[in-house]
Amino acid sequence: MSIGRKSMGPGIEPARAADSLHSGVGPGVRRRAGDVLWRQLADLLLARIDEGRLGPGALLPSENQLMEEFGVSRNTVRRALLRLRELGKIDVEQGRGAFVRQPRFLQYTITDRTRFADILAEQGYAPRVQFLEALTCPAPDPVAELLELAPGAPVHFLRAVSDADDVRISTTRIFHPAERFPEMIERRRRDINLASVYRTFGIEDYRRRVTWIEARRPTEEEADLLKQDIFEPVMVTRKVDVDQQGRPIEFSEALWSGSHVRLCIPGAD
Amino acid sequence: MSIGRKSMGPGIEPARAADSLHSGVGPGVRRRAGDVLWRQLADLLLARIDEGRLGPGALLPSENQLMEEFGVSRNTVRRALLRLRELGKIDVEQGRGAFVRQPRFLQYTITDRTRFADILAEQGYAPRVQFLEALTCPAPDPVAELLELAPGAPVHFLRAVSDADDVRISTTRIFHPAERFPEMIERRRRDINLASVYRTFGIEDYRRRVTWIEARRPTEEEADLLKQDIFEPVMVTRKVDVDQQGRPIEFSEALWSGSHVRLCIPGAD
DNA sequence: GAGTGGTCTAGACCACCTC
DNA sequence: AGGTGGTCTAGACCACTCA
Repeated sequence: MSIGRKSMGPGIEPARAADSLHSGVGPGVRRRAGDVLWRQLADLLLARIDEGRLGPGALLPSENQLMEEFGVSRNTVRRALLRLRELGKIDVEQGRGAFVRQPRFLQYTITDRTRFADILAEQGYAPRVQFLEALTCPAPDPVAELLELAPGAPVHFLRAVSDADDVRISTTRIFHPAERFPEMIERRRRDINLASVYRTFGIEDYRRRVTWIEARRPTEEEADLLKQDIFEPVMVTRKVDVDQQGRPIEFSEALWSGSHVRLCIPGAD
Repeated sequence: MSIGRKSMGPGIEPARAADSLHSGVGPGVRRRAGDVLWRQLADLLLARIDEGRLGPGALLPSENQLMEEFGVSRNTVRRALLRLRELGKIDVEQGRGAFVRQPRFLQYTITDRTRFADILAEQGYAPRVQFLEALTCPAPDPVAELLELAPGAPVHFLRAVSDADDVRISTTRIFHPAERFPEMIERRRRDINLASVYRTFGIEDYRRRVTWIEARRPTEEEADLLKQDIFEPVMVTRKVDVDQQGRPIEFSEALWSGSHVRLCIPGAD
C-alpha cells in the first residue's frame, strides 16, 4: 500500500476504499508523508488558475465534483477551497459556485497633499462617497488627543463607504472638531470634494500630518461594507490632516479592500 | 424543541442528544436562527479575552474541553478557534494548546530617508539581519525595469530575515545592479548598516523613490520565515532606492509581520 | 503514555440560487 | 426541483509536546 505516515495510517478501511476507487486518476492527490491532501488539492487548483486553464471569471468544479474527481471527502475539498479564498484567488457565492477572481488593483497614492477625489479621477475612475452614519458626539480620548482637543470636546462623526466605478474600495470613520466646523456634516453631504468644503470654512489648503498603516482581517460587518470576502485581509490607514497653521482638522480611519487597492508612497522629489 | 431553522433541522437525533445534555449550561451556545454555533463560540471566547478573563499568555481550554463545555462537535470548536487565529487573538501550538496572544507593535516609519537599522535603534530595539540566500543572476523583467537596467542584466539577489530584539519582523527579497556593485553580497554580509556599505561604493547618500504597499495572506513558507500564524495577514512593501543622481541602486520587496509591525508615513514638514 | 492540536472521512440538514 | 455552498456531527488516526 502507498498509504503515507502523515495521514490515514494503515488499517483505515474508508481511506483504502477511496484509494482503490481513485488511485492513479490523472494528476490527482495522493496520501503520502509530509503532504496533506487539502494542500495538494489547493496547489493543484492554484496551478490550473495560474496556468490559465481556469481563467478569470471561470466557474470551478462544484465541491461534489471535486470530491469525486479526487476521491476525498467534502471537508477536505472545503479546506482546499478555503485556502484559495484566503489567497484571494476565488470568490465563493452560496448557491452558485466558486469563481476565479479577476485581479484588479487601484493605486491610491498617499502624500501630504492626498485628495481622495483627485486620486481616483487621475486614474480614470468615477469616485462616489456614501455616508452611512453622521452624528455629533464627545470625542473619544484617542481622537481628542490626535485632534489636539480637550478630552470630551464635541466632534462630528461620519461613517462612509467609497466606490470607484461601482467597485467598493474603502470604508471610513471620520472625525472633525465640531466647534470649529459647524454644519460640516451637511456640507460634506452636499459636496464630495472635501477641499471645496474646507474652503467654505476659510481653509484654502491643508495637508496630511501623518499616516499609520496596518493589515488585519476584517470583521464580518467590515467585510460586508467592503463587499469583500471575510478571508481577505484589509489595510487600515489612520491619518491626521492639518490646516496651514498646523492645527488638526480631521482624523480618519479608512479600511481598504486588500484585493482592490494598492497604496503608494512616493519619495520626496 | 428550541432547535433553530438555520442548523440541524428537526429530526436529527445526535443534535438533540447534545442539546438535552448541555442546554442551559451557563452562558453557552444555542442552536437558533441566524446565529451559527461556531460564531457564537468564537464571540464568547473573544469576550473572555477582551474582558481580561483570559489574559495575554493564558492557555485556552483544550478543544476536547470546549466540546464538552459547550456541547458541540470538535469541528465546530475548531472553526471557532480558527476565527480567533484569523483575528490574531491566539497562537496555537500543536501538542501544547492555544494561548492568548500578547499584542505588540513595532512602528516602522517610511520616508525618503528610510534606514532600517536607524529606525529600530530609535525605538530601542536591537536590529539583526540574517541572509538566507545570496546569488547573482539575470534580472527578472519587472526588476530590470524598476532598476532601469537592460532586460536580463545581472543583479545580485539576496533573501534576508530581520529581527528586532529576537522578534521576527520581516523577510526581504533584495535586488542590486550587479555590474555597478561588485562584491555587494560580501560587503552586506559583513556590515548590517547598508548606508555604510553604499559609502564603500562612493555613494554618500541615497533616498527612496517610491514605496508600494499591499496586504495579503502569507504562503506557508513566508509564515514560517516570519514565525507567524498562517492565518495572520502580512503587509508587502515594494520600494526603489536611488542615489543622489536619481539612478536606482536597489529594489526590494519586504514582507512585514501584520501582528508585530505598524507602518508610519509622516507628512512633509 | 497521556494529552494536545492536525487531518480526514461519511453523512446529515440548512440556506441560497437557478431553472 | 435540483444543485450549490454553509453548518454540524461522530469518530478515526496522526504528529507533536511534556512529564
